[in-house]
Amino acid sequence: MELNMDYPFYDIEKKWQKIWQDREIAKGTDFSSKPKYYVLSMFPYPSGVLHIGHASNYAIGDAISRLKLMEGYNVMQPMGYDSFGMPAENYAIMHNSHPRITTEENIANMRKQFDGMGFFFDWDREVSTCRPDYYHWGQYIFKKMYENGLVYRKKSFQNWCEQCNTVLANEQVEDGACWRCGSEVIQKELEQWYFRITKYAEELLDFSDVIEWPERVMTMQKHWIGKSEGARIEFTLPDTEESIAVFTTRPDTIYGVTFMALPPEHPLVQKWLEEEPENHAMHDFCKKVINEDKVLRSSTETEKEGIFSGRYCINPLNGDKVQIWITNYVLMDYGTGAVMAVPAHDQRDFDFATKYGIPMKIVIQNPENNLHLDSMREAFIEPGIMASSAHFDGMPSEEAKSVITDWIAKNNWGEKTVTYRLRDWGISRQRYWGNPIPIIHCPKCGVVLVPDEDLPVLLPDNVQVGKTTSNPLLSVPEWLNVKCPKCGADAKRETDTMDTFVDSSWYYARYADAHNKDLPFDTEKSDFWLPVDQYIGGIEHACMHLLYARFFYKFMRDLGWVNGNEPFLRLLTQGMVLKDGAKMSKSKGNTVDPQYIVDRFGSDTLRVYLLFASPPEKDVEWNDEALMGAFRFLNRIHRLIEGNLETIKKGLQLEADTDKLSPEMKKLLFSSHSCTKKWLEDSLDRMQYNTSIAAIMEHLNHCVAIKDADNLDNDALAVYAEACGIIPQMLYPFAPHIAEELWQMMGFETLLHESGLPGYEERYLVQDTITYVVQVNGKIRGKLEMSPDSPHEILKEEALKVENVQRALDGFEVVKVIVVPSKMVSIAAKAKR
RNA sequence: GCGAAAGUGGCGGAAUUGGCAGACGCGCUGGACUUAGGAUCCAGUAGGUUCACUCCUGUAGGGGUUCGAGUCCCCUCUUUCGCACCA
Repeated sequence: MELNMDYPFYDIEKKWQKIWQDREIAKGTDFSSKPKYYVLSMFPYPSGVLHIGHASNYAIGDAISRLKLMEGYNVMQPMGYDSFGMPAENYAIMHNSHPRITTEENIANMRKQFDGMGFFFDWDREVSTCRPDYYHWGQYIFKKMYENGLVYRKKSFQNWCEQCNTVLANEQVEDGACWRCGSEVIQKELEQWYFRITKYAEELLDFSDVIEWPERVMTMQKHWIGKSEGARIEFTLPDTEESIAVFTTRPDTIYGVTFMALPPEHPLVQKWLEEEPENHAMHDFCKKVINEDKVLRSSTETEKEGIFSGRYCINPLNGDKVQIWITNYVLMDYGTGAVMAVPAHDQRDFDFATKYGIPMKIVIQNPENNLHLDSMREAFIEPGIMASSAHFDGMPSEEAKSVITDWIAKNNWGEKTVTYRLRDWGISRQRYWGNPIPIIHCPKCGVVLVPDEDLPVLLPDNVQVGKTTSNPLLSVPEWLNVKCPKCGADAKRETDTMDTFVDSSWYYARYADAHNKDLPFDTEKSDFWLPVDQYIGGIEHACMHLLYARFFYKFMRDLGWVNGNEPFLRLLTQGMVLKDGAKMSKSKGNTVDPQYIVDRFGSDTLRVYLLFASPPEKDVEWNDEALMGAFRFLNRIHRLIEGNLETIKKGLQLEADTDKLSPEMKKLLFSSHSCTKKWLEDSLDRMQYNTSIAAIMEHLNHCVAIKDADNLDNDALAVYAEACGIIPQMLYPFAPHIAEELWQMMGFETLLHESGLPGYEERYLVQDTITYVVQVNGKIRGKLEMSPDSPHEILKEEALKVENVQRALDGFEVVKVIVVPSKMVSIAAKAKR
C-alpha cells in the first residue's frame, strides 16, 4: 500500500511540461481558421527571481488560456520582459556589472523558473524591451509620432528625483515622492521631450469600445483626465496691447470679479519683473514661490500668499478695473495659467481676499437665506439667483452659465472652451538604461530625426554606469558626436532616453509579429491578433501604463496599423498577495519564495492555493496551512483515481440505465451534472475560480463517499466512472499537470484540452423531490418534500398541515400564502383578536 | 476636503435575479486506524438555550420598504483605495 505517500508531483510536472513543449500546445497560430483568443499578462521587470505576485498573476492567465483552449480557441498568451529602466541600471551598479549582462542573466534565471511553473506561454514570441530588435521599433514609432506633430520639446519645471537622477511624469509622483524609490521629488527646470497625449484626451475619456473593464479603473482614468467645461475670457490691460486670458467654469460669477490672480511663472509677470528690476518686493516674492516645492505649493494646506502687481485689467462685461495680484495658489500649467478671482463665490479667492482686504461682491444670491457681505463666513458656491449682474439679474445661475458664455462669445471677449487636467507626457529620462531618443541636434539644421536606415540608434555599451551625475550618454564621445544627416555638419545626439512606459505602450502589438525585421509589426498579423481579448495585471497601472497604452493604440489606429479603438477589451486587475496583512517585501522580510513552494509541493499546488484563496481581483493573505489544504486536495484526487483505476476504466466503457440507480448513485449522478454546471458558470462566465475549485471539491467529496466501487453493478459503475472522469477535466485550468496525468492514466490518448469542456445534461438536474422551505412571517417553521411540479394549491395545503407550522400559527390567522416556485412556501399571518 | 469601494464565524471566503446565511477550504474538538505521517478515515464546529425536540439572537450600528433583506432605500461609524488650491 502506498496510501501514505504524496503523489509524485515532481515527475508528473516535468513529464507534462516536456510533452506540452514538444506538442507546442501554447503556440498561437497566425491566420488559423479557429477563432483567436489573445490572453496577455503584464510582462515583468526581470529581477532574476519570480515572486509570488508573478505566480498569482500568471496562474490566472494560465487558467484563462487553458479554459479558452478547452473551448476550442486558437489561444495566444505571450511573455516577455520589461527590461529597460532604472532598477536594471541600479542593479548593475550594485553588482558592479553592466545592465546588459545582468539583465540577460536575470532573464535566463526567470525563464528557468517560468518553465518549472508549466505556464502556458508562447515563447516563440518573447520580447525584451532592452534588445535592439525591440527598441529599434520604439524609435521608429517615436519618429512617426514626431512626424504627426505629437512630439515636442519644452523647457519647464519638472519633477526631479535626486535619488534616481531623473525626471518623473506627474503620474509617477505619489504623495510628493518618487513612485519607484520613494524619495522626495524636487522641482528642476529642464528642457525635455513630450508626447502630446492631451490631443487624445477627449477620446481617452470614452470607454464605449471596451467590453469589460473594472469600473474603478475607468473612473480613475476619467478623474485623471479631468475634463471641465467652461469659458475662456480675455481681460485687457488698459493702455497696452496686452490681455490676460482666464479659464473659468463659473462664467455666471463674472460680475463678481474683484481681482485677477496670476502665478509668478506667468509670462506677463516675467515681463514685469524684467521691466522693474528695482521692485524688490515683487522679485523676492516670485523667487520664493518659484523655488518652493511644487507639491507643497499645490497643497490645500498651504497658506495663500500674494503681492499686488500695481497693475489693473478690465472686466470686459462691466468695464470694472480689476487689481492684478501675483499669488502662490494659481497653477501655471492648468487652463490658461490665470484666474479671475470671485471671492464671494469661490472659497480659495475668499480666503485670499479676506487676508489681503480685497473687496468682495455678491453676484449670486442664495434664494433660501439672503447673503450679506458683513455676515459671510465663507464663499457661497452653490447655484442661486443672479444679482448685481446687469441684465442677467434674476436668472437662475445655472442657466446664466451658458447665457453669459454666449454673450461673451457674441461680443468677442472670449469663447466656450474645455480644459483637461491631463498634461502632456514628459518622456525624457536622464538615464543610461533606456531607449535612446532618435534625434540629432545640428547647429545649423536644429532638431533632425535619425533617418530610418540608421535605426536603431544603438545604446553604447562602454558607459561608466553610475559614475556620472549628468546624462550618462554625455560621457561617450564616439557615440555622442555624429554628422548631421541633413547637412553633414558636426552635430550631437540627443542624450535623454525614453521613459520605459514608452516601451510598454506597444509591446502587446509586437507580440503579434515579434520577429519582424522591417516594421514594428505586420498589419495583417496585428489585424489577426489585436486587440487583446483579456489583459491581466495590477491595479497600480490604472493611470499610467493603461492610459499610455490606450493613447499609443489610438495613434497606431490613426496610422492604419491596428483595428478598433482599444488595445485591451477585457481587463482583470488582480489583487496582491499579502503576508501579515502587508505587501511582501524584502525589507519587511515577509516574502514567500514561489520556487520553494514549487520544489516542495509542485506548481499545481501553488496555483490551486492562489486561485482558491479568493476571487482573482481581491488580495490574498498568504497562509502556509491553507497551502497544505491545496496539496491535500490534489493528493485526494490522485488517490481516488489511482486507487480505483481499473474500476473507473471498466466503467468508462459502460453505458448507464439511469432509471435503475440506487438513491446514492442518483445523488452522485446529480453531483456530476450540477457541479459541472456550477464549474462552467464560475470558470467561464464569472471568472471566479475560487468557487469553481470549490465545486470540484464538493464533487470530489461525493465521489470519495462511494466505498467499494468495484462491487457496483454496471449501471452504477458507469455513473461512478463518469463522476471520477470529469474531475481531471474540471481541474485542468487550475492544476494542469496532475489533470493531464490522471486523464492519461484513465486511458485517454488525447491531451486533455482536446476533449473539450466537460458538459452537463439538464435532465439529470431534475430531481424527483424538492425540499420546500415553509416560512411563517419570514421565519422558517418547517420543510416539505414535494415533487417539483406539485400544483401551488397542493403545496399551500401541505405547508399549512406541517406540524411545526400549525404550532407557529396557533393564535394567528393566515392572511396570505405565497409560493416561490421550487423554493418555498411563505405564509403571512396576523394575531387573532 | 472630494470621490469610489468595502464591512458576513477563530481565519480565507460562499450566498449570481430579494427566497434555507455561513457552500468550499483552513483551524479547532472528539473518535477510528496505524507503517507514528505537515498521513488517512468518520463525526462535530456562528452564538445562546435545552437531556433532546424546540426556541431565541445573528451578515459594522440605527431606521425603512417587503410575506420575506447579507442583498433594495435613508442615516451613522469604521477600513481601504484614488484625487486633492485644477479656477
